[in-house]
This record gives sequence, C-alpha cells and structure tokens, in this order.
Amino acid sequence: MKMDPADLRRVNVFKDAPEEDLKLFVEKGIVRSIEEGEFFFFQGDPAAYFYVLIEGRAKLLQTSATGQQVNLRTITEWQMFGALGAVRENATYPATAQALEPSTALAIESSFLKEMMQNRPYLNINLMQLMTSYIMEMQERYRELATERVERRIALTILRLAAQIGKRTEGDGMTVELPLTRQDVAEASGTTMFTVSRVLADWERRGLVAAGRERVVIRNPHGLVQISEGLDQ
Amino acid sequence: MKMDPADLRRVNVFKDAPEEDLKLFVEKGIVRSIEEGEFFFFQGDPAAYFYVLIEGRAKLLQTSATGQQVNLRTITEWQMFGALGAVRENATYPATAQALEPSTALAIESSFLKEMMQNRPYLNINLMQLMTSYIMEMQERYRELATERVERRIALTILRLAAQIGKRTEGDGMTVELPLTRQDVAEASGTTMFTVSRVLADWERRGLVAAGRERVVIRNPHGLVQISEGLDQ
DNA sequence: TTTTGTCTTTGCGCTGGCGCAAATAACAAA
DNA sequence: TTTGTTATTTGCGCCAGCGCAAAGACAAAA
Repeated sequence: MKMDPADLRRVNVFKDAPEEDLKLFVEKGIVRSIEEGEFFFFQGDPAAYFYVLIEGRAKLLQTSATGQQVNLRTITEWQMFGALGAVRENATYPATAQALEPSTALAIESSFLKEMMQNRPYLNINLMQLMTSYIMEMQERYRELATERVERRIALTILRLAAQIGKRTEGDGMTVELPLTRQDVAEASGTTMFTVSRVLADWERRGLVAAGRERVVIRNPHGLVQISEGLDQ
Repeated sequence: MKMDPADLRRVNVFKDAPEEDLKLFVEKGIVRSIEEGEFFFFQGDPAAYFYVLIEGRAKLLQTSATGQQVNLRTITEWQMFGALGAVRENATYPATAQALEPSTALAIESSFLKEMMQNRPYLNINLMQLMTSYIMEMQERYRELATERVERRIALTILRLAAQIGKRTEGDGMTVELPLTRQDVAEASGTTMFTVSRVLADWERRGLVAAGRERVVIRNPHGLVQISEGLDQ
C-alpha cells in the first residue's frame, strides 16, 4: 500500500507538521491491515509502536481480571492511538486495540516519535491537547457511570459514538448509522447486552432509533439528547 | 508566606528544573490559603491559573446536572493541579478543587506555564508523563466502576487513597490513616454513604480497619488487598 | 435452498445496593 | 455542662438492572 505523506496531516497531532516530517513518519511506518475482530495490540504488550488508523474503525478496550470488558474509546480514520508508549519509559499498552471492521493502520516506532518530539514543539503541543481531551472525556464518562441511570448512559454513549464513528446516511431526514453490536454498546456504557437490547427496543417503539443486527440508526437525535439530559419524563 | 524555590523541586513536573526556572515560578506565583471545605476553583471557571499544593490536602470533583458529586482525584502536598488550562486555549476547569483540610497552594498563571513550555523540553516531558498517569488511572477506575462490585471498589478506593493521601501512623503495627468522611469515600468509589458505612462496619468487625468520624485507619492492608482482588471468599 | 453460526430478543426470577427515616455518636461552641 | 451541628449507623422496603435460558432473526457460506 502506498501512502501519500500529505494524508497524515488529517491526523490532528500532525495537522501543522512540515511536509518533510510527514515523509519521515511515513517512511518509518509499517502499514498493517487486519480483519474485523483482530487486534492491533493487547493490553500489557510492550508499547513499542503507536498507530494511526488509515481505514476502518477500531475500539480500545480494557479487560478485568474476570474477563469482563469495557470500551474506553472508539477510533476512526486518521486518529492516533497507542501513543502513550512514546511518553513513558518501557511502557506497556494500558488497553487492547481491536478492529470493528477490516482496518488498516500505519504503525510507527514509539521511540521515533519520542525522538521527533525532542525538537518539534508542535508535536508536544498537539499531543498534549490530545491527552487533555482524553482526560476530560474519561472524567466525564466516569461521572456519568457513577451518577446516571442506564437509559441515560446508553443515550449518552450512543450520541458520543455517533459523533466519533457515526456515518451520516441519506434517506428520510437526518440519520446516523453505527455498526455496533449490542455487546459493543453495553461495553461502552457500562451495562449488559440484555439491558441495551431492551432499551433500544423501547426507543424503537418510540421512533427514536431503528435497531438492526450490528446496527443502530438514529432517527431522532433530538429525542435522544432529551433522554440523555433527563428531560423526557 | 515565604517560599524557597528549591521546594518546588518536590513537584514531579519540576523535578529536573534549573534553579532559575523555579525562581521564576515562585516569583510569578501567588500564595493562597483556604479553609477546609473552601474551593481553589470551580468546574467551569476560566482556567487562568494552575496550582501547586504546598500544604494540606484537596480533592478534585465533578458535579452532575442533578448535583451529585464524584471524586476524580485527591491531591496531596507538592502535587500540581488545574494545569489543563496551560494546554488548551480559553480552557475552563473541567473539575472543582476543594480543600479537605486547611490548605495552601501556589497559584501561577496558566499562560506563564505555557510560555515557559515553549523552550523547556523537560516541562513538556514531565507534564506529558503526568497526563499519561491520569489517563491510565482514569481508565482503570472506569473499568472498575463498570465491572466490579461495591465492596471491591471500596477496597480499591481506600487502598488508592491510602497511597495518595494516607499518613502513616505509628502504634500497633503498620496503619494508614485517612481523614475522609463516608461521603468522600462514597464519591470516590461511585456508591453511597450508606453502603460505605455498612461495608466499613463489616470490615471493622473483621479487624481490617478502624473506622471513626471522618477517619479510616487501615489495620490490615493485606486483607484489604485480598478483598480488592476478590480472593477473600 | 439449506445449513451454520452469530447476534438479538424476551420472559422470568432474583438480589445487590439504593434511599429514606430515625436513632445515635462525635465534636464544637457557648 | 449544655446545646447545636454534623457525621454516622442501622433497620427496612423496594426496584432497577442483572443474568440465565430459550427462542427467534439475520447473514453468509455451502
């Protein structure tokens, strides 16, 4: 697979990188394609590479001692992931990265990013901004999980996922489509498959979404926002 | 209050700062002392300053729309907090900082830190390491909240708080003391005051802790670790 | 078309943990 | 010592959401 260095500028961290830096990253990078369900890396592996997703979608998940999973983040095209290894010495990935659909990513050695950061302030600034956005999102989600009931959490999750990985589909009105299983949504909202199924069925009755196999179509975003804010009853 | 710049080196982010940088920070800083229960800043305020806690303890909390609170982090002496404003433009604090006991902090303009970061790689590196540690801790706590039952979460919370803000007390064996209300523990572990009270009462019966008013003394750390790992029954 | 595997739905029972309320305990101020 | 305030405990009832099991729906492969 050939990659145009200029494409890398779509990655937020590289948005103001000079052409020659982009070239270096592309040259240093290895393109890796994996199938749906396969893994870019596992939690606990030495974090030797960071990745830029070029095509597809993926999720970052953590597994508990008992094997239960939670979804920490979903990754879409031109997002960077697994970059913590460039900051900490001898780091291991704190999460597992799994493809939600056939996906391609550029893998670049963490040490190279680290080296580049030595004398490129833009990399530092952008990476820090990325990190602060993670911190804020995680803090918010933590609060939600601690204080909100399931229905609201699911609404918040669906809206967040729609913003992150949703694809606009034409058709009647504005709809957003998400290629997610009930299990995925459950893991992202801190509940179970069963509860997600029941909540979605209810929403479908109320005309808010259309739920299919591995698919959620948002028909009425405003209604979902209302639920997420607790304004519905 | 007079401050020795060299003291600032106890702040992890400043651990390898040259003397003259420390002086600049101290000169630029304003020392602020507040009483227990008072606030350094509120969620939503413009993040114009970052803080270094010099004395006392504080907590970072987030409030939901319904007024429920969650504790995101506890802060102890020589920790930096409220620094996200130095990274993002026109940022507001994503959390509220409240003193757990009479506390003193050095407040420094975020813009000054930002300026200093322009040409001081050590600041960038150290700040990024701090951020990655937050990210990892939040991810872990998120997973715990999503997958573990209350008793385990409370055990994990108490152990974490002991490591963060616990004070070793002499006396019979090794004990760690935490000046926290049941409410504080509840907000840090995502449950209610009542449940914390019941769990602590149970642990007290089993000799693991001694619980008093605004106080938890860990008598048997190993026992708590066992509970936190689910090895007890 | 049939088969196979996976994902989803739904009924049902159960319980962990919430939340109220009232009593009690600990501390502080007067 | 008394009074007031705030933190804590405990009993009690309840229900949101979990988890199993079994059936149903869908998609891809044969």
